[in-house]
Amino acid sequence: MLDSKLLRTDVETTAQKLATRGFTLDVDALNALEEKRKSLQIRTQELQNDRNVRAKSIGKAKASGQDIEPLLAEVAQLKEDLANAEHELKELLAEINSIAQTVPNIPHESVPVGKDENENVEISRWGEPKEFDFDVKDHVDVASALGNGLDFETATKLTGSRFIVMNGAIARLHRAIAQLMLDLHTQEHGYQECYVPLLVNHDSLLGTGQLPKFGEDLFHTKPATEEGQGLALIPTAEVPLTNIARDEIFNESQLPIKMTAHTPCFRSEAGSYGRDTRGLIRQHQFDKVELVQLVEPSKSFDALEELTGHAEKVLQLLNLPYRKMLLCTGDMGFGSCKTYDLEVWLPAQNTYREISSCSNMLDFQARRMQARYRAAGAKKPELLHTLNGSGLAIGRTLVAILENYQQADGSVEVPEVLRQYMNGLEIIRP
RNA sequence: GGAGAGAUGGCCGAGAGGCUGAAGGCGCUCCCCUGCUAAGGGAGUAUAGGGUUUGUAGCCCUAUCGAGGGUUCGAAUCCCUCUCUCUCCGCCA
Repeated sequence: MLDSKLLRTDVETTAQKLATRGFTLDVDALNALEEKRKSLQIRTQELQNDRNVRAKSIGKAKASGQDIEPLLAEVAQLKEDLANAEHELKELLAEINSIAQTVPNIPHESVPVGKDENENVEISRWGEPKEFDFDVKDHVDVASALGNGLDFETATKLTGSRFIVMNGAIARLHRAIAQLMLDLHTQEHGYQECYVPLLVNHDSLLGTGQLPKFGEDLFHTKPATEEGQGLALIPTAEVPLTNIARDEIFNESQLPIKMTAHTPCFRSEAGSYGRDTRGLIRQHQFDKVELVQLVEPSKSFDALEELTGHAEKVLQLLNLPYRKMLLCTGDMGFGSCKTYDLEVWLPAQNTYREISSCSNMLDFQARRMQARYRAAGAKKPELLHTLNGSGLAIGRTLVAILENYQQADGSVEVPEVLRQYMNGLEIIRP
């Protein structure tokens, strides 16, 4: 959520910036609501004050034994007016809030203006795509040449499309990848390992910005009722990890807080029916090691570089060629003000595919969550800044390894850094 | 799942329709006293929103005692719903 002061006092500039990411802010409607809010709030508060003053005088009159009947008569109309005003104000605030909740973050000035992924800017490349002197197979064929390590048919029987059953060495490789990442981030990069719920409530989803706008991307397990909140499976560990800070006030000395978790992620993939239907690239359930940082506002852009570097390190250790993309305004996620995507080389597709997305959300999520910190010596707590990134998506890393490490005889070499997690196994053979 | 108890400021803990934004204690901050790692005295110490204003100063107002609704001129206090915590029983990985 944006600072309401921006929407109140500087709507024009805000609207212009938002337009670069393809979002149209209805300035006139917002201004009109704001006008109304102001006068209504003033009136409501005056009436409340009036009520308080009169109630007190009635109390005093009663205590001193006076007749209060005339005083009560005076108050009757006030009571009704106040109830009306309060009701009206409440509705209006709800309306303004529901609009504010759907406004995306403002892109940082360093973000290139563009309408879609074609206008993202390549920042750097690492590694050389390997030359193969045989016909490269994609990961599905690599796996099936090895046995039934990736069993799509059984997963379809058990659940449906876009799920996977993994077996044997492939399943173990999948686990090894997660182990490597967690060990790297906790031992070398200073993240605290966390185990978190995979089901989260409505407030958490509002906090990180999945709701109210993107509910159709989620798997809901329990409908929200009049009173109780619904629960949904997490689409990313960003949701539980970041919401740890919801309604908290940290001391400056506690920052930065760096957390990592390995979790499954669940996405309904609504609206992507025809895309990446083959293989592991786009699944309803996939594992990911997530990185989250909570930092002081002045340090969030440095932290973004650092966090992205942590994700890159995984690719470097695995010796997987990748490129780093700076997303343009039109391709960024809802809450982000600046995002780097890491794209790994997939020889079978002869292209780079997204394997990590690292974003600085600024205070956008923190404001929704009321996640704050108190600077040393400062009286008032301030919103902190939140960042998150994949470090990395495990399923896609598995894909990249199977494809980049395949050999002419159909076997797959185990990347050296993973062998310690594979009981020393060097080659996966049929 | 059954029965009961509870939710108050950074923490502990009073309060049981009006004078309570909230006693008291602890903690913390500042000042004073004290020549020694102790003790004592004083002051301050929630958050959000609005108005006024050149002002992130001051002043004024409003809201907030788990959340939401209700009763009342007036609710931390009474009623209803929900959420969470604790105790006992049952069940269970």
